[in-house]
Amino acid sequence: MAPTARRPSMADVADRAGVSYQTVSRVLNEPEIVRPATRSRVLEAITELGYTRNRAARALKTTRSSLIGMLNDGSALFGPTETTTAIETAARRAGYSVLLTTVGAEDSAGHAVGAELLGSGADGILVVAAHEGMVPAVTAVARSTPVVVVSAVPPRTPGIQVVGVDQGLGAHLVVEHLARTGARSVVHTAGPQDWFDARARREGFEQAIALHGLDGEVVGPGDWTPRTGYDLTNALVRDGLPDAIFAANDMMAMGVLHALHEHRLRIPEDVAVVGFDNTLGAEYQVPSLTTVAQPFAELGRLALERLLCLLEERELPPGTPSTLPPRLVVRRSTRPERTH
Amino acid sequence: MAPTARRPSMADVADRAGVSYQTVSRVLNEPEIVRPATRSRVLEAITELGYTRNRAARALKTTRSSLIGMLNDGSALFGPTETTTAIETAARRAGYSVLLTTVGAEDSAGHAVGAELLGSGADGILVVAAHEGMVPAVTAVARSTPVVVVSAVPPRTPGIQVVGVDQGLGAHLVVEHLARTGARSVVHTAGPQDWFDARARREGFEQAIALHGLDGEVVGPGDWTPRTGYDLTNALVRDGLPDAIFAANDMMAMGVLHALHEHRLRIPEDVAVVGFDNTLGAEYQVPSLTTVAQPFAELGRLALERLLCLLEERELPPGTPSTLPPRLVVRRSTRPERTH
DNA sequence: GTCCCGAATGCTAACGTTCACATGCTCGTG
DNA sequence: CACGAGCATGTGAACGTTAGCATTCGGGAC
Repeated sequence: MAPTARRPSMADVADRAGVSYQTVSRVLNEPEIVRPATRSRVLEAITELGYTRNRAARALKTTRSSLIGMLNDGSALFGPTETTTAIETAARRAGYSVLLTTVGAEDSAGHAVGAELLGSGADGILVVAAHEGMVPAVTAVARSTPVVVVSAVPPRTPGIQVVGVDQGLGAHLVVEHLARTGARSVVHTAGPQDWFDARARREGFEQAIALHGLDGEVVGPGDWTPRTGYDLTNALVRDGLPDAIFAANDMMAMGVLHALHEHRLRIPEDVAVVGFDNTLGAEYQVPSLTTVAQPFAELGRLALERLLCLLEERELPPGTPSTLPPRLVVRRSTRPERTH
Repeated sequence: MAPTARRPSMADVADRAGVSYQTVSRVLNEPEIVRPATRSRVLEAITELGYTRNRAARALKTTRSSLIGMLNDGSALFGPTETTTAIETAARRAGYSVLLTTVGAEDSAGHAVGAELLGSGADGILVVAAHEGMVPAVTAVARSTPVVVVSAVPPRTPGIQVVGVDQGLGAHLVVEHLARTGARSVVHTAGPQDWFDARARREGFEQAIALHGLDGEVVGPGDWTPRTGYDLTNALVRDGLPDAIFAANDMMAMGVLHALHEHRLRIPEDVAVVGFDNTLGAEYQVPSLTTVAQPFAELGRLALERLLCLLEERELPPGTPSTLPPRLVVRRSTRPERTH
C-alpha cells in the first residue's frame, strides 16, 4: 500500500528505455516487428518498474474488456463449482479474466442481474447453473453479447449456444443398470423442475422406464438437498417401497440412504439406491453410492472454448462436441450385475 | 448480437435529452444536484437507449475499477464456496464486481497469479481459501493493493488485514464435548498443514487436550478429502482405536465413518466421530454427524466490509469483530451429554 | 555520390468518462 | 430596476492505451 504512488504507465517505461510509448505498446502487442535490441531494452525497463498494462485504458481503446461474465447459482453445488474452476483456469490461460455473478434466491427476478451483466462490459457470458431464474437475465443480455449456456436443454432464445452433459443418457444408464440387476419397480426422487438438468433427468428416466417395461414413478420434486431426499423416502417407506430409488443427485441420495438406515432397511438388498454427479463423497457413503459421473471440468473447458470462438470469430474446430456423455459408476448401493 | 452497433455513450443520451454530456454524468453520479425536470428527461433517454456506463472509461478516469479480486483455491470446497457467494452478493450490492482467480495445484508457484492479479486492476483483493500456496501471490500484490485475507492466522506480511473464524475455539468446543461425554483418548485426523485453518485446528486440539488432561494424538495430515479420512482410520483400526476421532473437516469425517462401518464398529458406542464445517450433508451421514458450524456467509460479508473500508478510507464501525465464533452442533455420532 | 526502398520508430488523435472551472439563469434584495 | 448570490448547466482537458499515418534511418544499386 504505497502512499498513492501512481502506477507506472507506458510513458514511464518509454522514458526509462529511451523510446517512445508507441514502441512500448508494440513490444507488448507485436514483439516481432521491433528490433531485438530495442525490445530487450524495453522489456528490461518493464520489469524494473514493475509495469503492467492498464486494463481500463486498453479496454476503452480496443472496446474489448478481456472479461468473461459468469452467471452462477447462489447455492454452493458441487457440479457448478467444479465447472467454474475449470472455466476460470482455461480463461486465464487464454488471457481473459472471469467476472463472477451469482443469482441468488432473493433476486429471483434476475432483471437486475441482467442489467448488471450488461453494464459489466464483459465480452461474453457463460451461464453455469442453468435454471429458469436465469432466463430473464440471459435473454436481456444475449441481444448484445455472445452467450454460452451450460445446460442439457436447447434454449428458447435463438442465438444462444449450449454445451451440456447428456442427462437423458445418464438416466438411461441408471435405469438399464437397475433393470439388469433385477429391479422391477423404480422411484425417481426428482430434482427441482425449474432446473433444466433436473427436468432432463426426469424425462430420461420416464423414457427409459417405458423402454425397459419397468414400473416407474416420479416423486418430488426435491430441491437438490439431502433433506428432500430424506423426506421423500420417509413417505415412500410409509406408502410402499420400490426395488430401487434413483435420486436426482448425490445430495438427495444421501438423504435417501439416511432415511433407509433409520428404518433398518438393507441397501441394496431391500432397496437399491442410485445418485447423480459422483461428488467427492459418493464413494464414502454407507454403502458407497452407485452414481453417474459427469465430466464437469471438461464441460467448463468446452463451454469456454465455444465462447472464445464466438468472441474471436474463429471457427469451432470440426468434431468439437456440444454434448458430453456421462458415465455410470457402479458401487455398492446397487446389486452387482451378473457377468456370464 | 447486434451487428456491431456501437453501444450508446453519454453523448448519445445527452443529445436525446437535449442536455450536455456532463449533465448526464451528473444525473448518474450526484442526482440530487440536477433539477428534477432535467433529471427525469435524462433518465428517460437512458432507458430508451438502454444506456449503461462504460466501465472502462470510468475506471480509466477515476483510477478505480470497481473490481474486487478474489483469490480462491481450485478445489471445490464447501466453506470457501459459501464464503465466495456471500462476498459476491455483498459486493454487487456495494457497487463492485468480483473478479475470480483460482490458484490451482498446477501453478503452485503463485507468482504468475500474483502478476495476473496486479494486472487485473482490481481495487482490492480478498483471499478466501488461505494456504501457503497463496503467500507469494499475496505478498506481491499487497504492496500496491489493499488485501484482506480470510484466515484463522495473522499474516506475516504487515499491512494485510485478516478476518476469520476462531478455529482454535472450534477445536476446544469439540474436545470439551468429547471429554464431557466420556472420551478419554482422542485422535485428530489433521488437515493439510499448509492450510492455515487446518493448522489452527490442530493447535487448538493439542491445547484443549492438554487442558482437559486427555490422551490425544494427531495423525495425518490428510488433504480434506474423504479418502484420507478413510485411510487414516483404517490405520487406526489396525493399531488401536481411541474413544473418539476428531476429523479436520466433514469430508474427512465421511471417510472416517465409512471405514468404521466397514469394520462393523458402532458409532458412537465404539468410537465417537466429530467433523468440522457443518456441510449440507453432515446431518444426513450415518449416523448424523456432530460437527462445528462455521458462519461462512457472515465471514464473507465481514471480509468484504473490511476491504471496502480500506478502499473507501472509511473507519470500520466500532465493535466490528475480526474473529467470528464457530458453533458446536451435536448430533448422533457422539454420545449425548448428560444433563442433570 | 545520389537515389530509393523498406524497416524501425515517432507523432497525433481518439476511445467515454470525470474533474475543475467557466458561464448563464433565477431570484431576492436594496 | 440593477445587482449579487447561488444554483444549474456547459466547456475544456485529461486518464493510458492503440490505430493510422508520418518520419527517420540505414543500406544497396546505379
